[in-house]
Amino acid sequence: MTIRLYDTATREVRDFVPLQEGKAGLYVCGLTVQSEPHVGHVRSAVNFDVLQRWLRFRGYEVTFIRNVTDIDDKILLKAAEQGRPWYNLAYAMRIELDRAYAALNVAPPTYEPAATGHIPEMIVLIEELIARGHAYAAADASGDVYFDVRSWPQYGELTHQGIDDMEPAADADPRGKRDPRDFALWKGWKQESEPETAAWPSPWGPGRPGWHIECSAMAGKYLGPAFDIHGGGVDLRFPHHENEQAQSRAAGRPFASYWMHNAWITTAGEKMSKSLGNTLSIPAVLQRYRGAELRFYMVAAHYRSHVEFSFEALDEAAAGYKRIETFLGRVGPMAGATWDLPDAFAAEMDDDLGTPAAVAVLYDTVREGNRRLAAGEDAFEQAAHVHGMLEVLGLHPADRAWAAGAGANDAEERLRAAVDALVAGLLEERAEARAAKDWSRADTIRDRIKAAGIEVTDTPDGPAWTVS
RNA sequence: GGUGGGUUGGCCGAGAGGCGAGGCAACGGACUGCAAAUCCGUGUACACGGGUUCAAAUCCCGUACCCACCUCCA
Repeated sequence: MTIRLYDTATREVRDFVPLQEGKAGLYVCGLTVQSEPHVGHVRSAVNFDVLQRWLRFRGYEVTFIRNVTDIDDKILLKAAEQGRPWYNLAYAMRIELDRAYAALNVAPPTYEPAATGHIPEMIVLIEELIARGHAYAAADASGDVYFDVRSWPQYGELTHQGIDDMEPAADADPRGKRDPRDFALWKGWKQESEPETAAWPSPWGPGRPGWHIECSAMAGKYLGPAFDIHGGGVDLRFPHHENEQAQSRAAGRPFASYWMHNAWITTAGEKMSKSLGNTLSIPAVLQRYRGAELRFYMVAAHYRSHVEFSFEALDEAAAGYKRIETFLGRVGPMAGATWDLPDAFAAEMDDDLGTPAAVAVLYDTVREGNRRLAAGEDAFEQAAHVHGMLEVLGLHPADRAWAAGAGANDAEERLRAAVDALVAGLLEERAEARAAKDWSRADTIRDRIKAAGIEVTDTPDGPAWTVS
């Protein structure tokens, strides 16, 4: 069965045909590291992590590049406000971002290049564009270099827009532009307002790269002039992706075969954007929910569907995830068992990563497994399927990533062992009371344990406790 | 002005011409000393108005409302 993916450029679901058989080259726009990551940012990472995992499961050798934009206007501005070097802010936020990825079990990409590490590659690309007549150095003394939109007739092909239909950017400084839609490939150093550390030498004088050029340069370096899939959030379609494609193709590089865009998570109907300030940071959410629960919430919605974030919906997802965990717990360890996937699940995943329907298969399997257990039959086949499905979605409860994200450590382990020993003593007393059918005494003991914040439940294998 | 997306039962969230995805909640039942967990059952939902069709949530026309992008944004 072939994988089918929705391609923004053609606006249809197409069979995925890689450039090289058995291999998949994937480039995803990562973040500008300028503030704490919020749930919206992480959705993109989770969505493309699922894509990566699915491609691998289907046997592709995946090269996955996700960049980090570590120099731009916002970083310079915020760092100046905070009175610290821009590179210090960018680096600190990058560490935060890595933590968020780890907490959500987002697998590291093959490589994660940073813009500031690829200035020479960008300069080469800009020189190529100038040589081909698609870019020009501004006539003024700014040191800026612009892409010449009018020189590239296909401009607008990705987002199906005509140049003349576009609203000219009202607030953009026309400076030395020939056309208001021309965009900066290189920004000359503004000596009076920008730190010298944010300027790199170039044939056009000191300066820094424009926003779009980094992705073209880095995708070219690590994936080659033509590669399979380019991804990012919907807002990036224009201008970012349109410009990336224009400058790459104008330089003679075919660029991406497929374009994939994930939809937003919004709060109160508004997009969760740094500039709106209504962020919901990952560390804050992880105070209340486990990383696996948050990831499950995201995976249960389709990547192209807009999601209105709510804690109620997240609660539901968490309840559902616990139900799956409970089933696995009932079946118990399955040493040596082979995990595999139900065909229906694989078919849904092949169809443009149909995770909602795939999750429905997961629930169906859990219900069938529970039904068999209730009937006194074994549920090993169902459990093997559930293990397999969770694994490929990056949601396996036993994944070590969760423990790392939750910050479990030796002290917690020892505490848990101590509590277990104390509770075990009380549970023994309760067992005696129950054996004597002294229900009031048994319930009194249970209530005392509950008052300490620990929930006791009776299972076929005896009583179990969890922190409530 | 241009380009795209959306409106589904109490809630979340799929589907894209014909048998009620799935989950959460609720109610009834089974099991359990009681709980919990689990299972079984219970819902005639698709913004509105027309149309096409034997058959429309799904296709067509129109209307309303919402959102995104065209400016930094996952």
